Formats: sequence, structure tokens, C-alpha cells
Amino acid sequence: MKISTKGRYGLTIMIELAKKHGEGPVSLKAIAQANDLSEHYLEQLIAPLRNAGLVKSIRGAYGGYVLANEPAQITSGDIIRVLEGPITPVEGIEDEEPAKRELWIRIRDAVKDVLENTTLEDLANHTDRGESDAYMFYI
Amino acid sequence: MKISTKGRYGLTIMIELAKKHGEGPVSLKAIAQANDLSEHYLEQLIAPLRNAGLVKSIRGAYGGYVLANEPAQITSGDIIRVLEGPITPVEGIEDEEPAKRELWIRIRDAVKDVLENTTLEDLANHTDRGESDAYMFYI
DNA sequence: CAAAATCCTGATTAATTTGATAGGCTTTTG
DNA sequence: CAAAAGCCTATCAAATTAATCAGGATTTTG
Repeated sequence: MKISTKGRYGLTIMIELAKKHGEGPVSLKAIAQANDLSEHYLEQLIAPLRNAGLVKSIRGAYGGYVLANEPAQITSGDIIRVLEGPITPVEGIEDEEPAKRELWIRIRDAVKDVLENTTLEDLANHTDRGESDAYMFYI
Repeated sequence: MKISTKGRYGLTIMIELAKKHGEGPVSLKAIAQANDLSEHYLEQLIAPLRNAGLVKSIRGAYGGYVLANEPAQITSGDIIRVLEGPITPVEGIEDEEPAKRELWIRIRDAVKDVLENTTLEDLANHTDRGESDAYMFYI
């Protein structure tokens, strides 16, 4: 039940682009350095994001990437789906025995709901407002 | 974002035990055959379930396993946590940047809510009531 | 034009997780 | 005792994930 670095780093890239939205292209190098990640690895992740039409690339000196849409129009689900595949706890839910199928569907819909209702704007604008740390308990 | 066969088969075992709850021990062999799974592999999965106190073993001929508690007292979260580890989309949520942390927490809590509110009784009693297949769309 | 910056592509490797297999030991029943 | 069943440990194969490497192509700047 984990999201791999693909989805995590992909989200990192997209949040950086959302923060700089409207300020011209941002290079992968800058994102990689700011987050201490491998630039080459990020290249592998942004390729599918570009193919999916979530970002646009601008080549050449002083080039980089920009979001293809407004941050409010791009959901975390768009990103995770591209990099992690369909949002479902189990492949082929339909083939599962009814008891388990019910559980997988409940989980899938719960996660889907969160991912589709959290946009890049929500994430990029989120400065730590220091809400109660009640959610910080370990489960 | 997938649950591996560990969690899936573990849940299968536990549902079988719930269905036969109160009728004496059920052997792994019977469960393996009924679900066309490898008995040896199931042994690896039931060991942690036993260590966690979710099932009790009865050795010797005509032995097997029984639930350690009533089906209504055991949640799917108990089982998944033992076999898949902590329910969280990311290790070390606390260390994440606030923007992403917020998202991981929302996902974690949504999944946690489903898992902790679905008991073995719910699952074992679930005969296919043929609800609307509206949930069968592909995402 | 030449150099720099950047995107773009493919191949390869390393590490981890998952899934499966084998075999022997122990305990209980009949 | 023999059969049935759990218990335990080790090993291996396959798949996935994570990361690295190498080089090329394109565009902009000066």
C-alpha cells in the first residue's frame, strides 16, 4: 500500500512547477537541486507527464518545463495515475470474490476521492499553517 | 498503490476462518485447496497472523487454525497492517514537506477509515446481494 | 556560427519485494 | 506407532522499483 518514488518525485516536480506557474519555464536541474534528487531520474518521470499532456517542455538554453494547465485544474490523481497506474488496491477487482471485491472498491473510492479533490493549487499554496498536530499520531 | 498477495491471501484465510467460526479448527490445506493457493505460501502468511494474536493454532492431526476473537471484533485493518505493514502511502510522513504531507495524511486517513470499519463479520456474511453494478466502471 | 543549456532516448545495473518451493521437525489423534 | 497437521528455516526465481550512464537532438544566446 505504498506510493513509490515515481509518484512522490513526480508530485514534487509538479508542485515546483505550480509554485512558479506564470514565471516562465523551470529547468529540471533546478528542481533536482532544490530537492536533492537525481536530474536523470526526474527526466524519466517527466517524460510520461509530458506525454499525458500535463506539462509542456521548452527546449534550448533557459528552457525547461511549464504546467500545461492552471494549477487548480490539475489534480493529484492526474499525476499519480500517470506515474503509478490506475488507482486501485488490486488489479482486476471484477474477478475477485464478492466479499473482497466490496472491500477493494471501498478503498479504491476513498483514495480516488482524495486524489481527485486535491489540486496542485491546494498543494502549492499550502504553507504550513500549523494546524493542530493531532494527526501526527502513528498508526 | 497496490495491496500484494500477502494482504490479499491473508484476508482470504481470515474470511475462511470467519465463515467456519465456532466449528472447530480449519486446516491450511483445506483453505489452500478451496482457493487454489499454495499451502506453503499460506504458511508464511499465517505465521505473522498467529504472532499478532489474530489466530490460534491447534497442532496435531485434525488440527488447524481458529480465529482468536469474534469475527465482529477483527477488522480488515488488523489483517492488512500485520501483513503489509503500517497503513500509509509513504514511510515517514512527518519528514515530508508540508504540501505533500497533507496529501499523504488525507489518503492514509481515508484508507484507514475503510479498513477499520470493515470487520471480518461484514466480509464473511457478504453473500453477493447483487447491488447495482454502477461501481464497476474502470478508473 | 559556436557554445551553452536543456530536453530526449535507450540501455544497463542494483536493490528490493514478492511469490514460490523444499525439507525436516514437532505434536496430536486414532 | 503411523498419519495428519502445524511449525520452522532456508533457498530461489521472478518481478518491480530505483537509479545510473551515455550519448544525441534541439533551441537560444552572445
